[in-house]
Amino acid sequence: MPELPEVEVTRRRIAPLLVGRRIARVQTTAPSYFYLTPPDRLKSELAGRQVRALERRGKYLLAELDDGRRLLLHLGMTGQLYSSRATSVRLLSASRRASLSPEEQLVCEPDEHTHLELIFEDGEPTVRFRDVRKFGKVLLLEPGHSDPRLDRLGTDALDASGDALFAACRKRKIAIKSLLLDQKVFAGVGNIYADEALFLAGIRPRRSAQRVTLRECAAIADALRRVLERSIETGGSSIQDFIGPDGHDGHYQDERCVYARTGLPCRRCAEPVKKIIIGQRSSHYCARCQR
DNA sequence: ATCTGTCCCTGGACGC
DNA sequence: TGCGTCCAGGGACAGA
Repeated sequence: MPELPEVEVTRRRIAPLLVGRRIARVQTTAPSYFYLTPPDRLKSELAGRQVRALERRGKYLLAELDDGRRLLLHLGMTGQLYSSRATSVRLLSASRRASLSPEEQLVCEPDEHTHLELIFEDGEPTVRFRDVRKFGKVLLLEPGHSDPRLDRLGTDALDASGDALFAACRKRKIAIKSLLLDQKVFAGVGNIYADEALFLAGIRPRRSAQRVTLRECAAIADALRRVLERSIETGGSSIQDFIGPDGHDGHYQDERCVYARTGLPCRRCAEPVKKIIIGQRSSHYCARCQR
């Protein structure tokens, strides 16, 4: 699932394919939950616009257009933003893949899950947004307008500090893991990196936020910045659907310590990694290394 | 104000 | 082989 590192890797690699190019036309699928701005409006409003810049806010991408409008994108759970030149088996469902020859698998044409395709005046490559589960979002912001989704975001998680975390933990009874997932605290943290940071800091995910000390908050914030930066360096985590805009997998999944390693030995002490549910989300930790 | 539960969606894993 | 069931989960929202 795309979290801060995956979104940042996407931003860095897709920006050269967007910035400075003028959109000729836009392809979409039918209206759905996915579109906060109806597809017909995207088609009419985006045609002729030039992309000026691409920035990231937490897990959101924000494309600045030459008329002052901004296109807000969220990759949700299964969103893939990529070049039409990219090829990856992750762009094909298993059943589809099984029916294709190895050569045919290298042709990744838009399918029913490709909800947005930006076609540029200068031709190839196009930029596509594919999202199987449609938890992603597309929203066109009017000039000078923002959106509560953006306004609510806290400090970017790459700038997480122990003091800020400690302040956010005051009088909060919820699990520290749930607090880390709250985008109002640190924007960009998701399930993978919350679990990994808590492991590195030696804190159990279920511990009540108000019972985490200032020193421990500093350790969590440090660990969070370290895992996020390291994941960006390695191209993000390709555990399920994430691919880079060029179709390449990330590699941070090879370095993770606890996330989705249920029953496997802890990398530090060999104790089997445990899995529990916190706030309807799976959480992974080592009962010996985390207190 | 804070917290919990529900919902949106689809494909892959698993059991019979 | 094929079908049914469960699970993954970011974030908005409703209700306690």
